[in-house]
Amino acid sequence: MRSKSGTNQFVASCFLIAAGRHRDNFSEAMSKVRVRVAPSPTGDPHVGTAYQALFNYVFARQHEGQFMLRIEDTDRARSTPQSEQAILSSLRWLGLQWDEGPDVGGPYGPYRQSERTPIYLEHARRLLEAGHAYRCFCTKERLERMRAENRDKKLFPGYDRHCRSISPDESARRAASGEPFVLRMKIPVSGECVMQDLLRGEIRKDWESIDDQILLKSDGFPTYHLANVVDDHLMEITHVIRGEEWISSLPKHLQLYEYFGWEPPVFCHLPLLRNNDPARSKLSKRKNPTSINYYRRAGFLPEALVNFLGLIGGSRAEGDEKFTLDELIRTFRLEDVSLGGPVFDLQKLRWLNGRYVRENYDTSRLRRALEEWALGPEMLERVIPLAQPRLETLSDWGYLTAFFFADAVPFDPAKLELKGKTREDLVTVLQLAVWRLEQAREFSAQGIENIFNDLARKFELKLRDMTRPFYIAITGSEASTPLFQSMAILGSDLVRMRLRRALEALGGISSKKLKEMEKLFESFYGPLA
RNA sequence: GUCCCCAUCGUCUAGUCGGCCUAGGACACCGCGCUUUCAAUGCGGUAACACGGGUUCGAAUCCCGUUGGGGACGCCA
Repeated sequence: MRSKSGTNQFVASCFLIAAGRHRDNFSEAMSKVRVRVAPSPTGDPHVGTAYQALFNYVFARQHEGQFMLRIEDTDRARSTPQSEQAILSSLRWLGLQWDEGPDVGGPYGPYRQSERTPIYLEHARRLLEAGHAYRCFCTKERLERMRAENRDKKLFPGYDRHCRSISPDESARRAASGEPFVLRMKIPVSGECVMQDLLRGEIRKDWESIDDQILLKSDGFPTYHLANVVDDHLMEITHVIRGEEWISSLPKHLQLYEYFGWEPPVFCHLPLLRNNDPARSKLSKRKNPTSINYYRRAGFLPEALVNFLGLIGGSRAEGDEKFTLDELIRTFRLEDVSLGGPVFDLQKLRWLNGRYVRENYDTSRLRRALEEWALGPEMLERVIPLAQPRLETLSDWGYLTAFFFADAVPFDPAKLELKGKTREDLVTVLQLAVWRLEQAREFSAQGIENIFNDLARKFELKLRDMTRPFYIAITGSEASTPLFQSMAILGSDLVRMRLRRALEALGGISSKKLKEMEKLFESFYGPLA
């Protein structure tokens, strides 16, 4: 249970201006509020990112501070420019415009971590020379073995500091001889780390339970921990408002601030969005649409989505649950955010969205919104060539193309079948297709066709037999416009959502079955990122 | 498993330093009204302080424990 008085005291010391007091003394300091959202461009733009961005944005606006966007693309294997683009455009769609970022620039750039490598190397060097970090030459195999053993013995599974005792001379010699290494930070071996969280007050954690974090990977790129601390300091971030999942690595971050001799920012860890399942686990794409693009393509309005995200944070504008961003900026109180992780409740989002549609749009404005969504010339000109050969009258258009302009489509589950195969087989084919489609960087008809051809070959199916259930799931019908082109027009998010619904209609997937399918997938295509 | 975080209706929450709470609102659900249908809308209803100990004249509100849930334990972020 959060200690209200303790928290309030702490909050008071940080936010006197927010309460409108002591303006004379502190307005100068408070005008320097600088916050950031720091997404990793490794996939679809996530609603969790929007959630974090929203709170940072609102907090910055309240204090007349700066809100910046920093791209954390230090994972070279998984970061893609497409993903970065998608994140930028989806946050912009939501109206959460940043003051500094990779696209708009700013005085603290570059804002893309992959362009800041020399900065991290320099800071890593400083830690190494000061004896706060050391080279680790352990192989992946050794680490895996060690972790597995310790886990079996129910011991702390962290790194055993095998290389911490190597002398600086030997370390330098081995590095010079070309032996691969990573850089690890020295974590205190005893004592307690005392942290302050804006929402929770004091948090304590034994240093014993924390291992020597890798700061520099063997590819020479920093890990999140190093890059994030260095950047937050150099970019003069005053408040780190981020997800709860980071609490457990806060000690590492604080220790880095200390090693560098820097003043740490105020930390505020927000609860994670949850799935709408009995377990209420962290919002995941397996169980929920998590991509902002899904909501956009499914016909949600950006102002409704933003309103909804603000609403479930539990810090809402006074009165009505429907409020604008400006109203949220006026009444929001960061320190009042609810600590229980909110379930992302689609039903309530739909209701709220409906209110915006009914209350904020007149006929012509709604017509424009529909055009912008999917009824514009660009979209229609993509659909028309597919429909034309199948039209006898113009009015055939309605039923033939309805699935392009829908979120979910109704279908008969009994028709979901794979010729000569079991239901289990069909589930496997659908799930592997979902995974392959997720990996596709460009969702083009040709790319989709390649994926399907390949899957058909792997499963020894005729393409036309394999695609049949996909027609049902995606278009709701056995007879429709061509599958791959239709999928490309529908877009990755709607396609995957419909396939997920089909999987549910087939009875869902047990975790055992899921494991089997992962194995099969990896035997075909390698690691499932 | 270990550590950390969290805990009010099915869901989102109100509950501002303990009394005005026989716990309020919203979504969802159910019923009734309005209506050519549906939706919208109006009215009404079902529904929660996880459990056990304290502290106190008095606890949803403070403390401890239990249980439950989540997160972390990566050369991912």
